Amino acid sequence: MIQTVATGEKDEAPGGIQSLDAALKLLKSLGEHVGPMSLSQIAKRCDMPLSKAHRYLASFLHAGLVEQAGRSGKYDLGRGALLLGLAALDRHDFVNRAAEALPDLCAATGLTGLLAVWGNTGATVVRWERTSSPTVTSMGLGTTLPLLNSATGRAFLAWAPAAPLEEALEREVRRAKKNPTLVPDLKPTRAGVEALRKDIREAGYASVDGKFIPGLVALSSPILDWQNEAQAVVTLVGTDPASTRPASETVQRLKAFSAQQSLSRDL
Amino acid sequence: MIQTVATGEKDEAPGGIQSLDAALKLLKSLGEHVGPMSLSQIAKRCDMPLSKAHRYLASFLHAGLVEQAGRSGKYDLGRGALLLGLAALDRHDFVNRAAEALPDLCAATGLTGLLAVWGNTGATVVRWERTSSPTVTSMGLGTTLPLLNSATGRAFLAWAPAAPLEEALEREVRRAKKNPTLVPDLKPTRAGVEALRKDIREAGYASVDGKFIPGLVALSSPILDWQNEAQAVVTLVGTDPASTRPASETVQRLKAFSAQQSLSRDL
DNA sequence: TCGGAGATTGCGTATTATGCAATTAATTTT
DNA sequence: AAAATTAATTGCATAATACGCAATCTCCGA
Repeated sequence: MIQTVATGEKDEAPGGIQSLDAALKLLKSLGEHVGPMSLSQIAKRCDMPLSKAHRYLASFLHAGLVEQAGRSGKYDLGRGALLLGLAALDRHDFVNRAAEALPDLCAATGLTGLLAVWGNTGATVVRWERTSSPTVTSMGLGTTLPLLNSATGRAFLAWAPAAPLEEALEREVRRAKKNPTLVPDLKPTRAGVEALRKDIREAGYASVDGKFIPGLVALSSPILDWQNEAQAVVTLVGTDPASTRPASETVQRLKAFSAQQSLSRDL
Repeated sequence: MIQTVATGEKDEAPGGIQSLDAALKLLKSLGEHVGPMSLSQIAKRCDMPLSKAHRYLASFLHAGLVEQAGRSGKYDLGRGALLLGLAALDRHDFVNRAAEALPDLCAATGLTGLLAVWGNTGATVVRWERTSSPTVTSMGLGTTLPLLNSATGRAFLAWAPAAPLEEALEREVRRAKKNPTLVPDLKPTRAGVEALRKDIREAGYASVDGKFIPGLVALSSPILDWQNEAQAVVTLVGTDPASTRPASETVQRLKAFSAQQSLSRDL
């Protein structure tokens, strides 16, 4: 056959380049998988011969998008991918707009603030504005937060499109079933999750007290796009449980911030 | 000609795929350029025919790595690129990376090296790489170092975000006022600290001679993250005061290490 | 309504990716 | 420690695929 214009089988790029599509599938696999992968893993996962995968990886390697650990080591995303992501971060203006306003919010509330987007692996911290008070260590750009027992994750649960969350949700619900003390205020069932979603949406913000890190409280509110789906989530971290009350000034400020940053009018 | 194995002209990926190399050049262009680009811009910049560039973009578009604004609009990095970058970030543990490279630095300089992060209590040693020479110290993992009279502490002072340091800084300034001989090269005032900060940043590294432990000298340089804030600090410890000279080979190696480990903006 | 600049697409051809299989490197077993 | 097994890398002939030209289409401004 000569130049398949449109194989009806799978979703193909119209007018795209087949080899590049294959290559990107490979790259995406690396991104979705946690941790490095061996050549055989990659090849199997993308359903291509080893030699093919190997050659693609050689090109990615050369471009710095992929690195391989040591001699004959596993393959993983490289610094180039990171830089590319940072460049992309610069363009997405919802991130920048929110990040610019974040210091004011932190100053006004006296709390540490962070901004997260939904990445392949989960809620991912993208900006982090510190104040002197509670230095939450070991958190930085790229830290991922759990879906069910962090305020940030819960905000995504309530406002993000369901599909991308499915995998993580299933994983965490299963974990919650085994160890119910992790998420005390949730029945680890489909219905329980749905109830939680509803509660959060009605409140307009998500919060946890000591669930994620004992002694810390957190409040989260979404930044919505034109479809009322969460593009990002803003979170304030503090130590005072009183600040999670719906009427507290902190909550009011957070909700105002979230509304102002969102594209849609209604919250 | 059949299958150019190695065109002597430019740097090509050995065993890679030519079309993918071209595609990645295109992607890199998008990453380096600030703001969206038109098809013609991209094609010119990458020195390829418009149709070629267009087809590549179609594939990138389909994969979500690139988005185009509106109808027939400019092209720019998309959400996929962001997710990829965040995934890369997830694995890019700076501390571990630096720790891996630390032995080489120590071997090259013949000095003892350490890696510290800013913990709740202060600058905390997390890695400790000894060489044969002078292991006179009784320091180990978990040791916290003073802010003002250790090279490590000073590097944090110069490059870490100010807020988390406040407490420790105030404590140490008070102590220095009582006992000025501890920190002979500092006026124990706000202004004095600020001057020190500035000096260190300009030099690109911090150093102390006998201030902390008599007879030992130390050099420190930060590992910066995307916000140009210190995520960690590398320190070399030795006995030769000459090695603290700005032009010394030791300083050069340290600065090179620090630059290499830091996350720089340029692609 | 027309004209022009830029973006998109058809098509034949030649370059290039492909997959098999051989080779080399690393790892485990006897 | 040597052999056997598994995984990674590379040559090569072939056929599929990307290339570039040029025609077409779309969007804006006159």
